[in-house]
Amino acid sequence: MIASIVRDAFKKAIADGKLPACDIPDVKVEYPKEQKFGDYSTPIALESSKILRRSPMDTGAVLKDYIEKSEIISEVEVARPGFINVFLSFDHIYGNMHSILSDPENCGRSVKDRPRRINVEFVSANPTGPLVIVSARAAALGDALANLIEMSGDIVEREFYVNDYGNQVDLFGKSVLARMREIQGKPFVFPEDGYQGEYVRDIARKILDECGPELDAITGEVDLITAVAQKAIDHNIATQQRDMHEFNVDFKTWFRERKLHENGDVMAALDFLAQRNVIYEQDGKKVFSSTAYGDDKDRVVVRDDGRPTYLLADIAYHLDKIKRGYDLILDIWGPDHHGYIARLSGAMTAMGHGGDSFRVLIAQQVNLIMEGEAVKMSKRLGKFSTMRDLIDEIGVDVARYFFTMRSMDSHLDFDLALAKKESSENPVFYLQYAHARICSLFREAEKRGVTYDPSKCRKEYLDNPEGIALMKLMLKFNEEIVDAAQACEPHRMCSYLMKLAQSFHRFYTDHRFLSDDREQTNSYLTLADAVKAVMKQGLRIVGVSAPERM
RNA sequence: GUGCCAGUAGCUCAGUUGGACAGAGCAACGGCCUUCUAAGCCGUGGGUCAGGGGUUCGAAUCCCUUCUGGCAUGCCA
Repeated sequence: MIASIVRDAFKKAIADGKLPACDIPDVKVEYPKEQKFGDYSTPIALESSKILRRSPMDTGAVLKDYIEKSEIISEVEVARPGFINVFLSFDHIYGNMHSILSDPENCGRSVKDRPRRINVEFVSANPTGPLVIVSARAAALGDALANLIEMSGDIVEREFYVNDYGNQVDLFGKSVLARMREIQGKPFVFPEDGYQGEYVRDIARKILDECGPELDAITGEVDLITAVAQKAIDHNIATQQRDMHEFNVDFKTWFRERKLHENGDVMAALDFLAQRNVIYEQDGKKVFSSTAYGDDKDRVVVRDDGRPTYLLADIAYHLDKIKRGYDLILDIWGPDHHGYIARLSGAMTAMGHGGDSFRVLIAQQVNLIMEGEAVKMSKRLGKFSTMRDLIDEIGVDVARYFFTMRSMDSHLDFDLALAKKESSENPVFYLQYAHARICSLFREAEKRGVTYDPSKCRKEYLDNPEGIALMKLMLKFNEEIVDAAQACEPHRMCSYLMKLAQSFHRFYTDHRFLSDDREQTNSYLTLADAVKAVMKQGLRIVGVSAPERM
């Protein structure tokens, strides 16, 4: 918004001959850290000094006159090296507060003329075991990002890719079958590198209870393994779906890899690539020339025995997504897959869906810390190693906030003892408290018989530093959402909410909401009402509840 | 060996695509409740932005290099 005002000012200045004609550079708009530098600031005059061959201060002075003509701006300043600082008018920020209240449920939502359709795939954990902590992080980040994209005016679909096919699945089936026989007291051989966890026994027990006779009817060992694997996988997927739902993450699609193999899509993807001349044959294998797209080496997609590799199935999966016509395909992967980006994005480019229309984000690893020591969460399942344990221990709100509050490419040390022990010092509660406090204000107001009518709000009462700070923050809500969605950085929403809560608590201590002055009380309540709406919306985006009392 | 991520206050981390004196939370210390929720507010201390070069009006941010930690480097998924 500010950017376009500045750009227009630039254009007009050129048209009037006040500035030499030139290509207008991109207008960058910043939010100065200090209030004295304005609400927005642009270094455009500094950056264009070379092109224009004018001093930044002169350019700034010229632009100032043009920018000042906008209604939403109260003042424009040109500061020393050549920054143009813009101050918003009080009426503008005050008016924005009222538009929030006119439709609180939709505050922060932007509407686009041509919304993009975006697919966000995340978590996609193997169905061979329970969800672990890093899945929880991916879930929190992916869902928050999807919420942000939605709020920024695009259409989003959440998707979970289920790898229910291949060697790992067979191995899992063999492991469960072995445990079933063990339980029955029959002779059994536990597969080498099989799945060790105690949960395998639990699943074996469950399958025996529920499908014993059905499985007894199967005679061939291979068929039996396949059948057991499918039962076990289905069981795990059901568990994962339940866990995700409890984590407030609901996927539109749980996409089964097996389907791709069964209906021939995997081999069709090979043909599709072959038509684009990026497949060659070597020693009876089919190889994708991914080095042409910056990969370290070419990748085998079909083995010499004719079986496709995982990569080919993944390519087929992404081809399926391409065919569904998304404008943008977003994948969030775990840290152990970053070496995989080059080959898949190479395939995407080969299939005509590269560049800006495909993006892989890596959710970095999480180290669970207990009493200063990292908890190992590999084979043997110790306590707190699963997502389930985590939710049971610290709750959904705290978990979702903690996983979202950091940028996704930073490794996260998650101190469980701290998250639990100091739960009252938790940033999550700080935010929720702000919301609950406002709800409490309205309860108290009602008890005292105060009539609240936002249309009778008087702006003079909010024309103070604390009120202005709050209203300005609320004005920024939309931009913050759009920026965070664009950058794929959901953690920004957490910082924003922190500032909003801080600002509210400040106002609360400095101003008495419920007083004998009825006009003032009504005006203050109007402000609180708007803050409540924004806070609730922001918390919803992050996936945290907004309690009415604490 | 090569690639990716990270290295910022005692701890966990932000730092808005190169901007103005480097920030927040927690921890520490000192203040603030007869009145709307003190799960709050105010203040103080705390830094060689891992080290070294470079690019320019300007660098925590970009380039080169060294060091440290983690991950990856399968025709597993």
